Amino acid sequence: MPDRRPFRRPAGIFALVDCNNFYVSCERVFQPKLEGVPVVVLSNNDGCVVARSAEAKALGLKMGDPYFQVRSLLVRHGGQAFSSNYALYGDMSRRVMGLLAAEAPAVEVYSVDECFLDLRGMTRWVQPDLAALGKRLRRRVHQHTGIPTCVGIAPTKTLAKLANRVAKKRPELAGVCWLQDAELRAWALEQVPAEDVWGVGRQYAQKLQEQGITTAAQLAQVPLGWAKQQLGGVVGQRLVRELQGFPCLALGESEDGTRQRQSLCVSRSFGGAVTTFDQVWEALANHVTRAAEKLRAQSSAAHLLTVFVETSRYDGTPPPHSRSTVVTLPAGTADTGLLLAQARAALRRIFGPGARYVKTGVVLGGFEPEGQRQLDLFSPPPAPVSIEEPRAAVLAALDGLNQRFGRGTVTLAAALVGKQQPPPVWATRFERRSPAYTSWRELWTVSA
DNA sequence: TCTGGGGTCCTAGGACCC
DNA sequence: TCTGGGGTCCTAGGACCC
Repeated sequence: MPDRRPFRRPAGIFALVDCNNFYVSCERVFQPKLEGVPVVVLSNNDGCVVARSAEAKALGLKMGDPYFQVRSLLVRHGGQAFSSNYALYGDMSRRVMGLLAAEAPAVEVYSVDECFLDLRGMTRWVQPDLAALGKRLRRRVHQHTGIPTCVGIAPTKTLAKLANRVAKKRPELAGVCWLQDAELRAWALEQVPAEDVWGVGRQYAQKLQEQGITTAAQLAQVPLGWAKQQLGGVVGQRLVRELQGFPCLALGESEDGTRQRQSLCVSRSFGGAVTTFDQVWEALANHVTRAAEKLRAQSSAAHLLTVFVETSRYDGTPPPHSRSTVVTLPAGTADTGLLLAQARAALRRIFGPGARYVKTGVVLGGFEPEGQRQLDLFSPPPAPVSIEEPRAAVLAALDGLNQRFGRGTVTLAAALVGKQQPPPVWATRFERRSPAYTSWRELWTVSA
């Protein structure tokens, strides 16, 4: 059936605003003495490098490097490492996103440090020169938060990402790259290696390499059939079309800029190897409790619960290093108690004595709005409500207390671990964490 | 000694149904 | 002897993202 629509889909204009080395920038806002010094931020357990300042990158530190392998290099150059401070980064992120949301008709908060803006219509009514708009966004965010950003503007999301990268790499652009016409787009595509295109990971990069495709410009010209076959089906086709300037990806649907989750996961590596059921269960019970809180916070109920455990991939034991099991919950629920009971039974099924576990976690999925049952034509009795009334009141009170007085203040006995001293072996370590500068609990003290 | 924690989307293949 | 074809649902797993 030929496409008989009388008009073409309106051309898109997307901006991608990306905070430079976000975690490092957050630390620097509150410790200006860190400017010019190599700085890295570490993952949980101070395991891997997850953010690097320009100086740290110049030392050759890579994303994901195990900290114990690069520590001496960093120290030798007067560098500093910080544990992740999610409270601080989350708060700074909300401030940045709030500022951006006020500047565009629609936004999609893509990650903690990136935001897509839909700029359609802006050229006509608000700001014909989008490069000037980009500059204003950068200035505003920096003025109000101290966080440096770069802005890429283009007809598709993939090109906006690409433009953002060019803006970062070429100082003469002063942090803003607007791919205004075909000529500029062709130029930008030449600047970026194929492996750095959004949607090209390690596997695809190698396939492209084998075909002699090394630049984004070449990638934009591969036959769509080949892209479909070799780059993940429709995903690969979309990728190529987007590079050609045909928008295939819309702004994520959301009212407040945050996307509706389809699943949520709480998992942590242990601080040390764990071998007993009780220890794994203590950790898992904590994760389940937290997951149920997240679920209630978004007013959802879950139909699927997955529990998994992992053993070390680095100690020479043969794979598999992961076992998991899925429980289908007959009625969607957000009740911590029910989820704990199901999770414990599930853990029993996959736990094996003798293994050295390094991680456990829970995934909740199959969401429906809480208290709103899907019609089930085959079970005559009315479906039970997801959380019975008195129970819901208890859980709401619990969430309220924990929100007010700090996570883990009140918990169900089934997940009781308390603030043990010394902390249990499974507890995550944060040995190099900076204060949560933006929290009332950790306000600065100034001494005369 | 020490190797993160979240997510997304898509495909393939099997079970099952009519 | 001859043994369809199309659909759905589910799960596992792969690829990607930050």
